[in-house]
Amino acid sequence: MTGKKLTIKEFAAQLEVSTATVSRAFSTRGRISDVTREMIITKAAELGYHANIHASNLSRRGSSTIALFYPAISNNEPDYFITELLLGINETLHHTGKMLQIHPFYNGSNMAFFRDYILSGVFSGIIIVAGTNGSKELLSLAKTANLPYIVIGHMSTESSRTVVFDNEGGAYQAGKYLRQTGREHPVYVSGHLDRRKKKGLRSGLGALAEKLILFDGGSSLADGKRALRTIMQQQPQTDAILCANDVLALGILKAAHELKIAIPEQLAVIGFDNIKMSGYSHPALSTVSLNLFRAGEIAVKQLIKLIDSTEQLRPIKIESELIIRESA
Amino acid sequence: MTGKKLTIKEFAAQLEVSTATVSRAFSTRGRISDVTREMIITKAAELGYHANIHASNLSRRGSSTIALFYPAISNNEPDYFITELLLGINETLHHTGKMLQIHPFYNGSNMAFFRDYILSGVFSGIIIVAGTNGSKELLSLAKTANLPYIVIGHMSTESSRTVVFDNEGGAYQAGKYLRQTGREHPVYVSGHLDRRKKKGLRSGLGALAEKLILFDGGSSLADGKRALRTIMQQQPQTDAILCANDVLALGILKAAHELKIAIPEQLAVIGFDNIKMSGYSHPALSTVSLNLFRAGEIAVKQLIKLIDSTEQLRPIKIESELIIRESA
DNA sequence: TTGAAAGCGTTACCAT
DNA sequence: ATGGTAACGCTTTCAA
Repeated sequence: MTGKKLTIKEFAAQLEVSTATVSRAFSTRGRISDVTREMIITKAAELGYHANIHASNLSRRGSSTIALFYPAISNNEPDYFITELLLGINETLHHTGKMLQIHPFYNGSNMAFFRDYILSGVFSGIIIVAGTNGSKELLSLAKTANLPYIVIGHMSTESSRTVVFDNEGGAYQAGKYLRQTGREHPVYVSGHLDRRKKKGLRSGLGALAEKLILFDGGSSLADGKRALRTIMQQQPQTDAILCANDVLALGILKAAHELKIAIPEQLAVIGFDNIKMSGYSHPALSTVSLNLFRAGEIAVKQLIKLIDSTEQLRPIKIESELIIRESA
Repeated sequence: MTGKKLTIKEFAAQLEVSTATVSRAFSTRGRISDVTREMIITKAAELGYHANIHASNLSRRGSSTIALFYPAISNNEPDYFITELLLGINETLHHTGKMLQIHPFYNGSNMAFFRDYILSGVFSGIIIVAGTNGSKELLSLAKTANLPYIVIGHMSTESSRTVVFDNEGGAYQAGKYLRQTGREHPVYVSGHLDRRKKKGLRSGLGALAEKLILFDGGSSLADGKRALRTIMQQQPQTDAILCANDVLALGILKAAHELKIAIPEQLAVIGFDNIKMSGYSHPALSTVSLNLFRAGEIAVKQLIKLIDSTEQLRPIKIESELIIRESA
């Protein structure tokens, strides 16, 4: 349609100014008179001039796109945890004029590819969601590339540039609640990032902790459903479950209906994350709320600080809170 | 850490070959002997050479990132429709070596910004999710920029480069089912992209269509909840609801529990989209299945065709299917 | 405040 | 099959 694109040279020629002046009109750094700037901007809109971003990136040696890397859960189920995190990230980025690329990563396979990408300098910064070995690889990549990064979640190799959830505190509250409401046979269904959750749960459970049974869950609705069936077979006396995430818990709720297990009378279930859906299940899911939106928001704010200044960062902990609804 | 980055010139000098040869080693087009290519690749890994992507983009006049633009529903609720679409897109892209940028858009505000971006040539192609005026603007932008694009969903101004769902057929089946199961007071709760759904529903409803009541819904869980309360107040005789999307329907299910309306005995509810969660609600949601994953997959395949060849595209229609579970 | 011109790091054409 | 080199379109000194 438009055919060729207008270059800065052609554009400058038409306005009878130099390319340098045009460039300055769109930059904040360059000194230029208000009147010429304004006239250039007007003319640009009129004639349809837009700086070629590749040339600009090359010249400035840097882009303004940031990337989010997160472990993909696949089995073809969407990851609501990431979805809500993304919401906060997008909302915040939206005010900054930066672009977001998203990169779910699987097991090992495409790491080499990301490697090239990160090292090639496309990103001005990256956000890494912790949880798998891939996350660690990415982190060390960012470090060697000297690329600004923020990690969301706990990572043993990183302490300052993180946004972490208070998983331990949250799980503690859940354990305590379960104990105080008279539950006697607790099970923990695991997902990702479990260490602190287990620890917190144990101490919240107090004396009950020695009866705690750990069960390997997963992170999909189907996983949750499967988990409860197995649990009830192997440990029929179970009367309380804490899940590593809400999606799992929602799957468990479903299985409970099918197995005609009364919730919360026979079985208390508490999730983790407080995704939007958990307030709408039946029964409504009790859960440890993580404020995912806020975590996303803070992660980008921290990252931008890192990019724009040399200021030292301190790790940020997002409070968690036990929300009791109907399932426990 | 690494300090300076190795440029092609320096790298080539160390290997005692020309930059042209190095460039060819990483390209598929250039003719080069297998042995030199291999040695260059090895050395690159060893010395840590990575082509600067900005320079490469500039030189080739094109990038390999594609963008997804979709109307953001905001009210701080994640959009599960997009989430599942995204899953298919990512999965497919993952095999192609292209990068994905995602851009939710709101009302009007940031269009100018996208404009600049699209026109500046960062993208090798874009996928637009239909549904709002923003989508239309974006489409015409892509057209004037002569940029390969695919639109997901119906758009009046576009006919060939689309991936559409058979909304009409799906709604028809839902209407027919509702009629055949003896419902007498149907209401349709609207969201986005409603025209064909309404049309299909009407014809499926047959004679019952004249009793159809339209209700303005939305797209969040909260919207759904609110909708049912209002509906039952204004039209207490209502005994069947078709929702424009599952999220809305899930909200309605929740409200039904609270209002002690028996589902499906007193009220049949059918959703639209078949997001993963709808198989796990209680009662499980009957819905018109849209195969979002597949739509995402096809959209990127079509887009890549468009980018790589001049072949004419034909619009693709994704079949829809009524899935009866428990809610109707 | 403005202009001229030297990069920025690749790719691709033209030679050899 | 390989090398030399002119683009690619912008930003940023340095001078005026």
